[in-house]
Amino acid sequence: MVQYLSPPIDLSFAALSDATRRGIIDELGRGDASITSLADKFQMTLTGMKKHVQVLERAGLVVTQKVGRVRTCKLGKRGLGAEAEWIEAHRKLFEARFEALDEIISEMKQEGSDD
Amino acid sequence: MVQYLSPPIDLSFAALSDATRRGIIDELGRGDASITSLADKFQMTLTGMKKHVQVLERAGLVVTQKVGRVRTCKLGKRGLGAEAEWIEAHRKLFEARFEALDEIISEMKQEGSDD
DNA sequence: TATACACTGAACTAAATGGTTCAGTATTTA
DNA sequence: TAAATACTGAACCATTTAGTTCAGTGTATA
Repeated sequence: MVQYLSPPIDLSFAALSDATRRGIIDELGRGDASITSLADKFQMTLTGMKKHVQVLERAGLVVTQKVGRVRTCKLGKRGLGAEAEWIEAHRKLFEARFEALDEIISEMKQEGSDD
Repeated sequence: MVQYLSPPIDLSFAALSDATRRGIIDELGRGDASITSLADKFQMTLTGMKKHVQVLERAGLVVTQKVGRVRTCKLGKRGLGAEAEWIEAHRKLFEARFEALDEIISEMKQEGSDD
């Protein structure tokens, strides 16, 4: 039995699994933005956009600050370092697996015969 | 208005957002495995494990093949290239944002005064 | 001061997730 | 051939997700 515990990366990968939220990150990469401007850009209600931003905030990817009546969203200092690390480490695993010769042979042997 | 279309990366990030599924990838990195052996290792019913494997399969991260009565799971040839690319490209966006001097100054100025 | 603006929270919805049990089917093995 | 093994599918469950509407609150502006 193995226990895998890693609370925060769950949240960031989940946050990144939605195209709207990835789009928000793109957008904030071009400059800070209010909830209203993001809601306009992604054709969504204010409330809907607020929820997306909250998901990104909980994942640490975005930070927000409300001054006056407008809440400004920007990219979080946390960044994507942990995610990049996980992906890179495991990308090597994938590659290593395919260097085994018999893998390649059996790959060639079936070519879509699978169930 | 901006439309962000990217069907497959949604599936892989969603697949990676679960610790059990990341664990399955670790495990398959060490060698191919049956549904039963994975179910044992992660203390889960066969049916539950089958679902996790299906999620990984739909994301292209794992391929399976049934021979006789055992279904063998292995890492998919698709790999994590697209994900690595997305993450790397955006990691730079994050970093670029923090190179702006006024960002750093305003970061210093508040230090946890946020809402 | 009255109006418009930007957000917020509660409540609701439909669908997806992560898990289960139970009842099979197909394949080995004794 | 009988029993054990490995999986499969349907059905169910509680929770989360992605969105909505509606009714506010607080802030800026005319």
